[in-house]
Amino acid sequence: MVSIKDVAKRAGVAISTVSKVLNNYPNVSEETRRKVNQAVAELNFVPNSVAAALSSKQSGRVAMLLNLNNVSQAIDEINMQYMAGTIGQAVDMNLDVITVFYSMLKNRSVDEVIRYLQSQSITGLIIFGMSKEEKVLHRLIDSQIFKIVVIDVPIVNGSTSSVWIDQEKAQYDVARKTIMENKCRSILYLAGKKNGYVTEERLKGIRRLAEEKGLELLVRNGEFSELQARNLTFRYAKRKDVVVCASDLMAIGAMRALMEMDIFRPVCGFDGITLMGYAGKQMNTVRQDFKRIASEAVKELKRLIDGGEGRQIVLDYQLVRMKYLDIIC
Amino acid sequence: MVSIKDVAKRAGVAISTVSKVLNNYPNVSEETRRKVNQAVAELNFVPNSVAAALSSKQSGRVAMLLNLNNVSQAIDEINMQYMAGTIGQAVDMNLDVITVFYSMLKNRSVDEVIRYLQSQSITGLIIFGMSKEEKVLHRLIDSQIFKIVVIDVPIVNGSTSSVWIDQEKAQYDVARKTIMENKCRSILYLAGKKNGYVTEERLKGIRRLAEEKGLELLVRNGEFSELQARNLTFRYAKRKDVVVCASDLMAIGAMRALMEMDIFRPVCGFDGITLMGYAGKQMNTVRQDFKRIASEAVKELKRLIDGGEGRQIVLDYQLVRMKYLDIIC
DNA sequence: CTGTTAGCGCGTTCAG
DNA sequence: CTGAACGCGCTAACAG
Repeated sequence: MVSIKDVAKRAGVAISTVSKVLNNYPNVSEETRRKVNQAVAELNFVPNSVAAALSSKQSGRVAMLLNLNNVSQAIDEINMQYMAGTIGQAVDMNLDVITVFYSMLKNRSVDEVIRYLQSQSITGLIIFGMSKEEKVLHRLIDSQIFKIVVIDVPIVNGSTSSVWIDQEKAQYDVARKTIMENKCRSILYLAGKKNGYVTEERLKGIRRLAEEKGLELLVRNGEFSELQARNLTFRYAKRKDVVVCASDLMAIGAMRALMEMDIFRPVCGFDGITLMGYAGKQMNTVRQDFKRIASEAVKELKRLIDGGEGRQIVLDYQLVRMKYLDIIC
Repeated sequence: MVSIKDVAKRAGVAISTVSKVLNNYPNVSEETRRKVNQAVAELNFVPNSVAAALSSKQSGRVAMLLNLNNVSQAIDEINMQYMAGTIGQAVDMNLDVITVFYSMLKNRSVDEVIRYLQSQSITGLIIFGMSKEEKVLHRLIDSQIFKIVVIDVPIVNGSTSSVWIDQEKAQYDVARKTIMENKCRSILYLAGKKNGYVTEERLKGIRRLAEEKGLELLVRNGEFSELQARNLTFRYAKRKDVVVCASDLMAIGAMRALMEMDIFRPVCGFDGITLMGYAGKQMNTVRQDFKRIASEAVKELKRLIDGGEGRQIVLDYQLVRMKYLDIIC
């Protein structure tokens, strides 16, 4: 393996000079910089990130924390989008990323988790899909030992940033659009998982809308489950003008139930995931770009690692009219 | 961070002794071993894998290579299963795994890929979803620079093992079961992607069956696409007694087409993925346990890294009768 | 602006 | 069976 030493020799300079060029330090003359770069090119030198990590203590080793599930392919899709976004951006920014699942943290204390991360020389992490109940993670964030970016969770401190779309506003907007279009007076709202941050934010959104417009609002817990949504729709939709769902999956459940009940109610969803095999119905939904969210998170994490202060980043979203086509089309 | 040095001091022994205990070297007295282990426990010491990687040149840093796609959630599901299986097992075996996507290798030469992997101190990799056209990967395997486990690809050399289920036999078996049950005489076979190893293996299976039983066989290329399968079924199924598909997704497409054509034909699939929202039809399928496949692959890779010779590992599979239920049930 | 040097945390001879 | 010493490849003061 060609090392920084070889490059130094070839370029006729000191090792540290090479290091400086590699890391874009200022105090290097144009001339030597050129020589070094040439040597790098000639030798096809690629710096060993492991050695760099060991040496610098502020390396670009980063973990992404994912919530695996065996429930729904929709979540697999979202996770894969997250991964693709994270890893893609990380490569561009010269960060190494390792993937960690929540299950690996199960039954571990904060200290154990900290030691595990440290043993991996990890300096920063991106947390996806965190709920309010994740006490260990909350303590981890509070400890400020690592640079952290949390997705869809409004927590910020000196070394923690939060990247999210404004869930409250998104839910408000998409429901508002649907309701205005259809002149609805009463809402059946199917909420997500209890104690999820997004669940609560979205709930706030629909509550605000109902209040502002003086609409009747019935909230039921759909747990992000298609089946639950289906059942709840059977039970309550008839007496309401619209079914607002906290996820696309639930919206599908609702639509299917409505079709079987043979009544029409506008439906709106959330997420903008890929769904197939459902007959041609339309609904309004909030389209989130999970890949971009992840890639923004990486950028933000990099900024934190480089010494930036924690902050909140709100990304935009779109309201779209989605058509769930049958495969015929 | 507590290091091996602290442990040594605490235990009253030399650093190297600690290292030996940690790595299960033979030449250590029971007495000192005990002392060291105690110190490790007291200090909550966790070895730094990055330093170990840098030092040993034969570390447990391993990459998993995945084929991302934007086509089907079914593939996302399979990939997530692979990941969960790989990472879970890797943690147990003290291996670090980094995830790499095929897209990152795009337009790179073998040398570039090799240097990239080396720059990450990677000593082994597991390759999922490789096709015959992946020339760079084939050269990488031939080079024998890394310890490699390929999934579902029958390539073996000194430092390469292959883990797969016997696709040929599985396809033969599932089709045979369906055909025997229904006394079919002619088969419509919807194959997978061209140049995929699994595609060819499965094709061999159905060919063998047709030959042995003297059945008429029509092979069409379904590209693992639900839509393609649907169209092909519309076009050809009427004249055949059974539709055998090289994937569950295609089987679904076929079933839906059959329902619309309002004719009955037995269908069989492959994969055993989670599918929902399809009305209650039954089919035979080959259930693969992707998680287990991945975890076996990790074990095998570990063996290779520890000096084992490349070999072929064939895992078992099940034939199951699956019912694609509507969400009502 | 450039080179020397001391580690980062650990694995690994090689004397003792 | 144990421990001192060197090196992995790189970064980061500190001299020059």
